[in-house]
Amino acid sequence: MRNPTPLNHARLPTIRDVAAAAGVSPAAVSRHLNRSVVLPAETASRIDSAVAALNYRPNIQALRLSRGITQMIGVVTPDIAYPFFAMIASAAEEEASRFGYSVVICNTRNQIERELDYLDKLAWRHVDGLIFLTNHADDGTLGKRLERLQNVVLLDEDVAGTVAPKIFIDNHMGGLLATRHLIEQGHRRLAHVTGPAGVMSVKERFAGFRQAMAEAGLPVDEALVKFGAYDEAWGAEAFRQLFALAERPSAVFLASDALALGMLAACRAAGVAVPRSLSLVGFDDLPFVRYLDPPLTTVRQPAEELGRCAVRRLIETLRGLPVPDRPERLPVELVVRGSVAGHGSHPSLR
Amino acid sequence: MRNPTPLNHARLPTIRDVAAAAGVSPAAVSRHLNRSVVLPAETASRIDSAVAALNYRPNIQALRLSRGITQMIGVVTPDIAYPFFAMIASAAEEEASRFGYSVVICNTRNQIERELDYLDKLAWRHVDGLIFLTNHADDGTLGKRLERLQNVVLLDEDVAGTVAPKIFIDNHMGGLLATRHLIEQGHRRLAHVTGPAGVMSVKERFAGFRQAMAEAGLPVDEALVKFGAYDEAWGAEAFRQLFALAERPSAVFLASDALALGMLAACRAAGVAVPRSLSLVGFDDLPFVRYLDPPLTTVRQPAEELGRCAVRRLIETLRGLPVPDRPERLPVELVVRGSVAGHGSHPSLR
DNA sequence: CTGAAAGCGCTTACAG
DNA sequence: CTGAAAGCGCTTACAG
Repeated sequence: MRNPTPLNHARLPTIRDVAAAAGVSPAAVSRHLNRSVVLPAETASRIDSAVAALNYRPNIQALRLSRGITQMIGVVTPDIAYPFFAMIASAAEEEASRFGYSVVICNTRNQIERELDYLDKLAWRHVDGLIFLTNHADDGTLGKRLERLQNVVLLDEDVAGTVAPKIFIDNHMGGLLATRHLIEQGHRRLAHVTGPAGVMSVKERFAGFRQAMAEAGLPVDEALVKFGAYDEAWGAEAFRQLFALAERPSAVFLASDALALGMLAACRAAGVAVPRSLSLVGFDDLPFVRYLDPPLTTVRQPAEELGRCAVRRLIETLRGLPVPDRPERLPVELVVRGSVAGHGSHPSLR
Repeated sequence: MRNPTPLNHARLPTIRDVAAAAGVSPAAVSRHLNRSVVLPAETASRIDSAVAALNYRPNIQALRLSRGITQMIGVVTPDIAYPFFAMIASAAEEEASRFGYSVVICNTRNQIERELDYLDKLAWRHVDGLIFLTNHADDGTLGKRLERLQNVVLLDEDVAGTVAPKIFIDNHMGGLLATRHLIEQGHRRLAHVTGPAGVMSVKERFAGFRQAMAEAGLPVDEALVKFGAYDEAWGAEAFRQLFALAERPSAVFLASDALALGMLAACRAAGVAVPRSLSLVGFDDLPFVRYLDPPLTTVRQPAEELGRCAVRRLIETLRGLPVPDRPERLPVELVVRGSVAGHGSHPSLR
């Protein structure tokens, strides 16, 4: 009746072997190993010796079945190869491992079907919880599915109407800082190129942009605000559209570094000098943007901190702490490098 | 005796519930679901209906315990946030998921203790297999541990003396292509900046470098070959050392893009124009190096293909296929961009 | 062919 | 305090 050992596995010692070697019951070994009881020193050391001698380690599948937990969490992102998500996942793994959790990769390519697949995996207990990062607006599908699920923390982007722990950044402040910086450098005609309309981060960064413009008494020209996607292709395309305008902007605030990359490439192709002819501010601070030419001025998202924070919050949730009534907001920081030039009548003009 | 459901979990339907609803035994349900038997159509459809009605899915922990397999593989890398490893992991996840495997992140920070920890996890069956990528020379510790382990495939870098499936790239050809390209562009005084001496990839890329030099009848000046590490810091430091020389090189072949990044930054800081005063060829082709200024000429490693290939090979191993007697070698490709200029007496000089 | 039962290796409520 | 036993939810060798 014993299953043939699959995968050519050698038989590993079990808790019964340890018990036999130590002359106690399996229950005693279990309790001692889990510290749910304090045994007489002599007995305890007999067990410890047996464990060491046999090189025993509890079978994790058995543990999981009997305890009903997996000690695993999933990190759901569009693609773990994108540096921002990779940094989050890496930091999440590090933090998770200190709590004894493993993290499994859940790539969605930003497809809702795959997002739902991973939510199913949570429902079927393949993992204890999920750190969920989506990059598209929800038509209600996600929200409805999330309603019946516990143990997911929403990271970086909201799913409207969902009750869950949420870790976001201060998008509004990011938009404000980027735009103020441009204005301080003397720019007056500003464009904003951003991701899909309807997504929280897009709305909030745009709100920051508008506030900075309002503070400076500057009008927001609708023709200079380009909603689309967070990717390189849209950055390049947006450049073409802006470049075709009669009155071109002298600077643009881009809501992601990928957008900035795309626009930078398009600028080069068109022979437009950055920052002399066009100033750019990005968003994210991907690790390599300081090596670009010019080094990119951008708004830094604390990727590692986001990952760590999400793991801590998730583990608290798993331990039964109530869902906080408002999102946690991590601070954002303007990193001034070389992609913004002084412009126009501003005193700091060069 | 029933455990209290942890994590506030609702009770999920079990195979007994399905069996009861369909009026058959749990064994029948199990066999039908695993297609290990063909039931009369009428019975089969009763079971299918019960599964659908109850929204039943087998408990994966129970499956794992009874079958002794986890359907999970680990991807062991120094840090999944480094783009090259991130791309490998991402492609590995995609390929693994089509075979029903999940992939768990195993970051080692290039520390042998953490590498051994993950090998332990394999030994304790936390995963079925490991894709193992290390970046340092082994003093024998790793090799000895690996000896007793099955189901690990070595990726990108060797651990000397180990019997295991191995997926490498054609490092020698990479060194050859990079160096030939430099020579063809008229360079004669070439430097080579590379990773830690003793590591397979370092040795092989260097051998390619030497072969190209020999082909051209050029001597290899030991003072221009810099072993160290694969990272940015070493690229910058190597530049300083090279720059301090009386007879400086006109071009350098760097064994990673990270090295090239570090050297590029150091060049800028020193006011050395690339490629006019110094030509650079990197290795890896990280996704963003085409956005550098100048766009980096580099040797492309097929990162995604490496990840996919490693997964396929691992799954074959899990299915009992024998270990191939020689490493699989994936081809490499020179990507010519803008970081190499013509030089000296060569006809193509500009 | 089909089901009852034993087994995978733990945990823990219960009884002594 | 300690152990025997039942249970977690599957799979599968065995018997009918």
